[in-house]
Amino acid sequence: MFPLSSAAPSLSQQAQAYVQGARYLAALNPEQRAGVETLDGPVLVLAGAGTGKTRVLTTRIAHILATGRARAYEILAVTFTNKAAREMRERVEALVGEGVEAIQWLGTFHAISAKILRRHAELVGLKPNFTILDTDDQIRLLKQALKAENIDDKRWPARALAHQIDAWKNRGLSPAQVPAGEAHSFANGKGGVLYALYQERLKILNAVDFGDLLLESLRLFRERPDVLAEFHRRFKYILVDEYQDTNTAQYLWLRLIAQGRRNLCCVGDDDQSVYGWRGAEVENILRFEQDFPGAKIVRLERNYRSTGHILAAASHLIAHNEGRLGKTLFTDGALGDKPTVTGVWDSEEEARAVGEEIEQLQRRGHALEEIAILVRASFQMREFEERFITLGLPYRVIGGPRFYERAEIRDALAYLRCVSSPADDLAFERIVNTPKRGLGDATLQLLHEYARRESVPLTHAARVLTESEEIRPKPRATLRGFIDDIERWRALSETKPHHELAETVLEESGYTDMWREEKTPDAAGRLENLKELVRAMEEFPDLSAFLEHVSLVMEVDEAAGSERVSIMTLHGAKGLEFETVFLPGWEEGLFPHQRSLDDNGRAGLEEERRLAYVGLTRAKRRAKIFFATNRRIHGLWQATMPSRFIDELPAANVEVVESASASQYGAYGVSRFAGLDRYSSGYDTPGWRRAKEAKSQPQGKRAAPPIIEGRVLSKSTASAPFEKGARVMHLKFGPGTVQEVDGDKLSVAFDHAGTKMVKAAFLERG
DNA sequence: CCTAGGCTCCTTTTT
DNA sequence: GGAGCCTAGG
Repeated sequence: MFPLSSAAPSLSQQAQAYVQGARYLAALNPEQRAGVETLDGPVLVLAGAGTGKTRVLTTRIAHILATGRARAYEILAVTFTNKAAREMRERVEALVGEGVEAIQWLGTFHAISAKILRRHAELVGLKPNFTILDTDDQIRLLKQALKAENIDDKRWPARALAHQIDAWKNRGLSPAQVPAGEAHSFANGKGGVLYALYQERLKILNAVDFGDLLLESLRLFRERPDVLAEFHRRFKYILVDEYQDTNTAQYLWLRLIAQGRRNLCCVGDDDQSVYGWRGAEVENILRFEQDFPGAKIVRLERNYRSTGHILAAASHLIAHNEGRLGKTLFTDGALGDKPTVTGVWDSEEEARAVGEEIEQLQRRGHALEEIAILVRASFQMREFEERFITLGLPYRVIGGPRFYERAEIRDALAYLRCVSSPADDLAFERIVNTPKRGLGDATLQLLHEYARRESVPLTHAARVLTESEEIRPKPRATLRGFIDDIERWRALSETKPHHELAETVLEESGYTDMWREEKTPDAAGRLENLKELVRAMEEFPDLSAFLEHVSLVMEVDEAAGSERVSIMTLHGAKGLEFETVFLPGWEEGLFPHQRSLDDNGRAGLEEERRLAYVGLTRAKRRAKIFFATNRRIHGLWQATMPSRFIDELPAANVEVVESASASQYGAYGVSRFAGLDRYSSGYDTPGWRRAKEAKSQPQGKRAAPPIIEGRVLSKSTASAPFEKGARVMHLKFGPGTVQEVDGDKLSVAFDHAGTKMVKAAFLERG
């Protein structure tokens, strides 16, 4: 991070730091230094956006180590994401030098809880090798529970129950602790029963879900003071990142574990709390002083990231929230460019305008790596992607489906789980008929009945039933073959290295063949992913170490480095920074999102506003806000109004600009800053009239024909025949050359979008 | 047992 | 508009 201003610590302070032999302190400003050096007792570091919070955390750890206050294994450092944990570890190592003993207890809440539970599993009724289930397994298990209770899963979907149970777990509530009223809220009073049933089932499977990692270790702390005391003795210093994101369970967990020596340092920013919808309680950070009497509060308000106007705009916006701890960010740096606000006709023009501005920046020598488009909801991404493909502009979508969430990877893992633990019913169910073996519901039903009756795992039931006459001969033989395979693989796992075993299993089970035979375009990619999985396994000593990694560290390394524009959600952008940030879709209903307002009222609105604040403060030098007056929502074109957040920006620090593409194509851009307050009164603008016309059209149809590169693609010109080699233009894919002609279908090699089959009606000579 | 077609939902996302 | 999920029919 480059300070925009001259270094804040005074010369004498810097010199002092060197005298003490603590070189790392010299780089800090006085507030950061207080955050590092206030080691005794509870400390809350309120770190505004871009004020160097990670630096404080990492330097604090280095300082504790350097002063000999604690050894590396006596420090507990908790983060929310694996990414944050990794970054913290790397930066601490850079400060103290590698080779120093690793900080064992640095990790996510979940990873650390898992580590604690593996050590004391028996005390909470688990075996140390318990399985950690992900959302997918969780849902399937709940579906079974619903079925067992004869509940219509149409009316009461398993997904909704999963959310409810998660919400209870986030609040630290076991089935017995759920308030009666809430327990009855699901499925006409069955909610509590289902929760209890689900927990029972987990115990039988020797499994926990993510919420349980926290909840069970919390229970352990509560029920076993001796165990808790052991952790009190061990952890001399505790650090927590992103404290504003803690949920109640995490808060209770922390409070218990920090009770010992009370050397707790929490770092966070109440203005960046954007995870309320998954259980985060801003109140935790607001209440810190009451929770930890005698706590010192350190405020980091000197911003090293953004230029003045951006900071002013963000600060003014967030000031509309009530119930803040209150910080005033400032910078000694230049005022820089004002954030811009641009109105466009619709989302298509928005993508076009953003694309054009990016090309302009590119021409002026700006790095694409330093440009990001931050959207509220992921459906907004597609339009930008399409536009960028047309332009041949390299981009990267961040936060797509994660590697370990892909079906082929989960299937492969299910095979391995089956081999490594015979009792893993969920894994068995997942792959028993993948690839298709002719073992359908009917057979599985028989296995389930037997397994339930005898309280044995499904594989065991399968073994027994293949010896009886209960299953018809054909599936019986298949089933026997299959469990023989599993047992053979299990025997093999004694001798074969685990990654070779994985290869064998995937080959012999016919799983890789299944994809090889599949003709869909993504089959090749899936096979690639499977290879990548086997490669990744080599880095782990054994199968169980790998499976632990997979269940807790579900992510892929982003292929960073290459020159690309980033497209991501505002949530995903938290903690990142870019020279230029595009903020499209600032419209009522989308941002703030209607659902947020409907479900959570004022609190929802404030969280949305914090999200806007997060978005603006990602920008180092340029923030560009857009709103469209028409957007397709659920397939219907709707007229939209600019976001109230636009009107909450300080006019003095914001500039209204016309859309780059509007001037070219005669489209339409407007805002109250343009002088006419068109939106709060009257609705009589060309755009509004067109919006009304568009609305009265049959659904989904635009009034105007599609425009590309300033030309109208009309049917008459488009249907003229094309010959091989002709240069053509396509609405979505841009320019290309005709390769093959087959009636009205053409194979076209597009300059930027590869070769595709397209209809002649969508092409124009180019 | 498998597949096609109909129905429903649609914010954000980590572990 | 479209993905995913379930049901009905082959």
